[in-house]
Amino acid sequence: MQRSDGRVERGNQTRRLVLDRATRVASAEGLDGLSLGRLAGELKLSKSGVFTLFGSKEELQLATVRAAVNIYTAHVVRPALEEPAGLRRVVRLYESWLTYSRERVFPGGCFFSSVSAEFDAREGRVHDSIAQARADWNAFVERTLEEARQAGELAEDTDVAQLAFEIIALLEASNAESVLHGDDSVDATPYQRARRGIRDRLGAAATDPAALPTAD
Amino acid sequence: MQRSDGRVERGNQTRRLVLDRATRVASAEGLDGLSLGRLAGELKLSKSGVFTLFGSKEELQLATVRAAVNIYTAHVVRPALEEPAGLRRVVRLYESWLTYSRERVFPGGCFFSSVSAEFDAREGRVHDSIAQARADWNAFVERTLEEARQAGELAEDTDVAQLAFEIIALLEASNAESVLHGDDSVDATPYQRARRGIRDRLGAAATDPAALPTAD
DNA sequence: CAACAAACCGCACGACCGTGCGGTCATATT
DNA sequence: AATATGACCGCACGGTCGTGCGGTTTGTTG
Repeated sequence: MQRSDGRVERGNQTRRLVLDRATRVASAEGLDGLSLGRLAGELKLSKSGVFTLFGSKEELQLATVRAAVNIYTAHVVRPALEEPAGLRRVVRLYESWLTYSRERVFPGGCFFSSVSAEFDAREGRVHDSIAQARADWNAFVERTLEEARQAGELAEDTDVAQLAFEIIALLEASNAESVLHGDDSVDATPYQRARRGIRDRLGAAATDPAALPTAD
Repeated sequence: MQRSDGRVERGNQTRRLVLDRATRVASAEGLDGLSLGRLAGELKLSKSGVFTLFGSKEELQLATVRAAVNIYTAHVVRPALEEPAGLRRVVRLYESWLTYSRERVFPGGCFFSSVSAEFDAREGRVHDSIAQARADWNAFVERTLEEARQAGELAEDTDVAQLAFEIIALLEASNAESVLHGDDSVDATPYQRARRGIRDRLGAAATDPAALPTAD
């Protein structure tokens, strides 16, 4: 079993190329908006060539979700893990999320906000993989908050699950409003509203609100 | 110009029939998931008959959004207007919304949460009509809060726009989570989380938190 | 070197899509 | 009574979709 397999490597590279485009398209037009013919056309491949790489449209959608998870992790989760556990990490986490949405890592805004709404009322493997990704994200936010609580930086009686729910709600609302309306809003952008709401919440739960870290 | 026009009346009735089905389908599968052929088949009409009633697919989508606005108004806005302006109306408003989502007035959860995510990154008349509906809803929430503030039931320095943003964020988050996962969650449903978050927010802003009305 | 397999492509299939033409029938208008 | 109009239907069009067959190229393996 050699390390370098030219065929497999070439295939993987094409797969990456296709999936990179697929995540971008899906964030703006949905996973149903993906079509093999369109992807192939834009990337100057044949439709059947793309089909061969994934085997079915559903497999393409599942691979697209997995690819989006990786991008999400790189832009949101990993920066937070660079901070020490505790309030500093919490702040870095939501700030990374706001940056991820505002800078349009996916042109349609948060990938998971888009595809969750698209598949929430359906059944099947695609729905399940999206739901799993969201559950993982929710669990990560809760764990990050729980670490801050156990470090004594959040009040001991803080309802971590409730706090996570509210933080995620504010983040997603800012994304939704920013994408739906243009970038025009100059004074109080939805991102500032989300940040203010989250900091109010953290300030109320923190044992030492004055020590709440600021971004960067 | 006579009152009873058999043709027009018959047409309006069929239009209502189609739009009723269309709002339901679109809430679960999106406005793109609507197809003339499918609607016609389910309602035992001909595809071209449905087409005639609306003239184009885009007109059907626009009419579907208008129909959804009416249903939304009837289930969320009108109940709130039965209460006197002030905190009572605010409470009735978000409680009506929670009921509207939980009882699945639209089988796919809140119609506007679904189609906003679908059309947020697109352009055109459908996007614009959805954005307008959301702006109207946001303005109504703000006005309802502003009335409570001017009645002296919310602190004078309450940032009404910020509060509206946070309330809407919590409502939509509960809808999203409830639809994405089943109805299974027994203990702390997303709707309870949203209610608790909103009441905390209102309690912090109210001049007399102890007098915060309970639902019904 | 032979045998195999993965990465493609060209091409065609059946299904469904939105649209529109031509016609029928019931109802308004004059 | 004559005419115009709106609500339909049957049918067909051009297009796109996912899928799959058959074949070529190219790299891997025994």
